[in-house]
Amino acid sequence: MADKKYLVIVESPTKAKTIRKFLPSNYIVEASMGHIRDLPQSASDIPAALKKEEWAKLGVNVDEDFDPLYIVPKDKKKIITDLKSKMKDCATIYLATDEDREGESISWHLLELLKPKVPVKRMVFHEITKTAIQKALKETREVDEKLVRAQETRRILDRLYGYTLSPLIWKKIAYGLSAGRVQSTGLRMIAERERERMRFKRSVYWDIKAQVHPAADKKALFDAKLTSIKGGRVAGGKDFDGLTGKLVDDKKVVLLDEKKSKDLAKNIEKAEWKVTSVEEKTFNSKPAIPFITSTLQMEANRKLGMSSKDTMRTAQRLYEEGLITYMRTDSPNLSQEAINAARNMVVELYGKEYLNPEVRQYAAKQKGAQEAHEAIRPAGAEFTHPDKTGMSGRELALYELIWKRTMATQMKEAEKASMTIKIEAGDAEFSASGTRILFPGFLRVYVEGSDDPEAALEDKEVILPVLKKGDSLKAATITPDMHETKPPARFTEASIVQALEKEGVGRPSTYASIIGTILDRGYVRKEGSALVPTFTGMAVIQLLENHFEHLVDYSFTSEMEESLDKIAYGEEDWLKYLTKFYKGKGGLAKKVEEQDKKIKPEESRTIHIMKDGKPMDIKVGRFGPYVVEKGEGKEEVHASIPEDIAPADLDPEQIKELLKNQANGPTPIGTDPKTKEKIYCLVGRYGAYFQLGEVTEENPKPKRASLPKGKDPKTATIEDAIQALSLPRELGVHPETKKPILANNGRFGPYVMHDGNFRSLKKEDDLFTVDLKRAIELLSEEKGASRRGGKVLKDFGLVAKLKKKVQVLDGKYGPYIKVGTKNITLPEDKRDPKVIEKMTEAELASIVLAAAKK
DNA sequence: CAGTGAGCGAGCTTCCGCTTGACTT
Repeated sequence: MADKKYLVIVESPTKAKTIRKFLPSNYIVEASMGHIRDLPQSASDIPAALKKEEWAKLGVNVDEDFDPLYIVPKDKKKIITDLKSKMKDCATIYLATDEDREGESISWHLLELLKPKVPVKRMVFHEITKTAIQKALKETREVDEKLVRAQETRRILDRLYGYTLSPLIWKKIAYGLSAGRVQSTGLRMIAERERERMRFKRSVYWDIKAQVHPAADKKALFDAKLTSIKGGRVAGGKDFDGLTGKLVDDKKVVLLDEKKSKDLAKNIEKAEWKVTSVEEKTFNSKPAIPFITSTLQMEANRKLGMSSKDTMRTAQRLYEEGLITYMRTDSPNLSQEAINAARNMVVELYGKEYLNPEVRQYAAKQKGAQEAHEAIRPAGAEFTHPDKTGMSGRELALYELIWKRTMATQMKEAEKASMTIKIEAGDAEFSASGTRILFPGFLRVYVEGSDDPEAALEDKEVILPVLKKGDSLKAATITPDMHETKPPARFTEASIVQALEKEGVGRPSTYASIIGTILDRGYVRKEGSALVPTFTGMAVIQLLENHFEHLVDYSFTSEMEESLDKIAYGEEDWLKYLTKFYKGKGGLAKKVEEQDKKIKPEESRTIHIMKDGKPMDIKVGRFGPYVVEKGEGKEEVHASIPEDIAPADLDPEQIKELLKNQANGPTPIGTDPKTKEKIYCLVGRYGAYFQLGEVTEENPKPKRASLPKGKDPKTATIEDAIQALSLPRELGVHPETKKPILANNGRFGPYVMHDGNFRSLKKEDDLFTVDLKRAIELLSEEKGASRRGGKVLKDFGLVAKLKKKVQVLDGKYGPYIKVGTKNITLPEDKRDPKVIEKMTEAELASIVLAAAKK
């Protein structure tokens, strides 16, 4: 039976390629390219017959046990057809997707879509080696329906969460925004950090730095720091409370200011400096655990300055080249093959003394997590040395990082010695510390990076001279030193991924895109590598926190995961879980409905922040954030806040300045070369406009012009303004009437006008180049001829029952009824031209009345 | 928060998590 064929389906082409090597040639291995079916992505994916259903937009029939509507996306249709045709000659089908929730779901969807008539077996393996795969072929099982339901529950919950909250945000804050279980959690972390920075009170403290050396050896200089005075410890950054800016316990410590530290520095100049104690301790440090997606992104960011997206793209290349294992994983597990490869290479390159006597193994930290993947490491049973990869640039750098980290895991611990020397100088006590590396161990290849540059220095050696108690010292320099406490640092791409991962939010495949989403929505912007929330972001998270606190609780996802695990084990019912989440008194549907009534858009666009103990309100509007000042009896003054100001960096003085400038009139963007008058770019009720000169007694109506469509008021230049203000443009006179023809920019875009007649310019016309000939041509066209609509299909005249003139017209969206000035779309079954032809007045009236009821 | 002329009914936007390769610049 050697000619029998078998079909094996995995998710990725690379995995397919690898497996193929371990199977006989009558096994066809194909890839599904990830998920092959999903809820509809946009309204255009929803079949016309279902569009009318109330639940259609959700893609989940919430009234029929949350029945999901699954669609095969366009780019996956070909894959399914291919798989179907390949399946035909096969005796058995093996579904070999990952053994986790999503992988099991892919297998189930394949089963549902392919409907194979031959036996289908679910095959799973955790390591791509010949033995593992052949074992897996023999030990197959059925698709685990419970695990599939757990995935489906997760999918439906995320859809309901996102698709009910997002529309509420459109209504209350701004169109096109979004909320989601993952993105909103990320946004909340970033916003919370910003609030900590807002509340933070800076404190200043002083200490003294000295360079000292043994009395007999001028060259052996080392740094020492003041630690206490008359037995009282000198206050450092950690002694201050960030919220109050005050010392946590002022009885315990001595706070130095500028004067005190300078006085002290002078006093101890002539004092006798003497070693009072020398202490040495040895300690070992362990290598970092193997890379998983989140830690790889973090390290590549710290050490190579790569963004999460760059890292993933580069890793993908390395993966495709066969240099590393799969880059989307949450398991730090190393296979036996990897451990052997690393250990052999350590011995080969560094010698036996660098090899850790015991094998270091690593397990996933999450409970109940199936280990579908292993850590990110150099691929194969023999690692490729970085010099032999043929790679260069960022690819090489990233590979080297992965290689080193993996090598380090099997190397000996580093042995270090730390030395602390205490020094007495009059009333003051100084301290110096040093570190020596006794045996580098894994440090030969790898030092883990840090977000804190000061901490990174700890890995450096600081060698102190050999000293003993009672030795006499000399101070070469004594420098009073000012310090200030720092607010908690903003998140970076790397640290937010780490923080999300710690809460179990998001997956390796999505870490990079989470940041993309909140950047795209304009919730966060990047300032260098720091993620800074915008005022829009602050407004959105404020709304969610105030009205849907439970949903943006950091533990929401982990609680969900717990339930999903129970669903997968058969300990919890998925329908009950979703019903509780969405329906009933405390359910999401009801909650959104209630809050919709409660939330005032004006209020939700106002961000309340505290600055130096004083409340400050910032509003977000169509043209960005602004502040409002209500003067007594005077008009409200609005002032825009520059976009690059972070919420925590708002300075009340600066706000005052902005408001003052706004009250005194705006800043011109330039001067008109002809009239020498100043030109302004202002924002009015109908959008942004240019203004030539100021409003004065003599000139109450200065010349104004709208910005051309699509022009951003922030980037508008003086040239744009001069051109816009040059309008209307006279094209010439009409040959018949001798009246002028003008071109201008209006409410509905550019147009030409002659003798009270207006025509819009077409797409191909340009306001500043359109000529007389073209204008006459446009003006000669029937008004509204450019529109497809307006054609009368049937004229009923005055309909007695409705007391209005009624027509059936053919428009942009198909036939519709025009009742007086109101328009009604014809129902689905009445849109046929023949049906319209035969339509009676009574029939028409009933359609109109039915529509009026709605 | 200003001034400059029509009519157009309706649907659209949004979530999270799997995965490439085909597009363009």
